[in-house]
Amino acid sequence: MRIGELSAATGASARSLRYYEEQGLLSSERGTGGQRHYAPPATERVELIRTLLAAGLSTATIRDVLPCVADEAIRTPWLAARLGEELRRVEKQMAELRRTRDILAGLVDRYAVSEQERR
Amino acid sequence: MRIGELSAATGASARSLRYYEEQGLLSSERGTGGQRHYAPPATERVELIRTLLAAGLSTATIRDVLPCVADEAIRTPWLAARLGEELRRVEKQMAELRRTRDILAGLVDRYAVSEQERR
DNA sequence: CTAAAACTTGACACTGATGTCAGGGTCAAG
DNA sequence: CTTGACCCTGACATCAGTGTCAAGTTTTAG
Repeated sequence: MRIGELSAATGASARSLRYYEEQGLLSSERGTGGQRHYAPPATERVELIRTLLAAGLSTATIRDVLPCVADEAIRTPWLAARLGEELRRVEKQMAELRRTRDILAGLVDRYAVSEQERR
Repeated sequence: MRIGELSAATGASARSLRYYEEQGLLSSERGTGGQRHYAPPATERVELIRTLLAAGLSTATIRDVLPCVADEAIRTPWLAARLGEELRRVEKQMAELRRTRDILAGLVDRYAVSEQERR
């Protein structure tokens, strides 16, 4: 699979795929001419990366959490802490989002009421 | 209340407060020397602004949603749509965050298991 | 009155993921 | 071999909120 196909398959631009690689999130084999080739599982990897990005994790964090390279054993204990930390961050963010949703929902309600009063 | 006090009261930097004003989110009275003065309700307003910002609304959106100026009547019908739109956006974001949380929680679990197996 | 603390505007820097452009190389079909 | 589609690297642009610095003014305390 070349970069254009992976891009089409995942919705990530070629630019982004190269960036993910530059950041150590994604790897590729290079053909004779220096072009990138991807194995099929790359598709799911990219999708996971995008999910985590969309949830506000930075590429640096994703790099830590999804070790591309195989030195997993070394940092495993630290990884656990990191994961827990991120989990807490995400849950905190969810709580904030809930607050905002309630505020917005309140505004919507208030509007609906005044709209009704108008009749 | 001057800008330093409002800053201390809300945790927003003076720089940010000026920026909010520049963006039409916050208003102030100017004294003789041109310095900003705020009425007490400004504190809550700033807190609301920060909540919405933290939830990912842009200043432009906040400006629409919290009309500073009193032309509320004119855009009310449009405002309802805007609010609903933002509400949907926030709910979608929450769903994404839930997915991420589950992924992270899954990773944490997996780690915990392999940690246990190690003993 | 004077010095320090607080304020003013304006400008530039940063972050992080992505877009976009330039100039050049590679690959596959005719 | 040639052409057009695809790919390469490198660089600069973007957005939005905030930090920070500079040079100057205002307020407040002594």
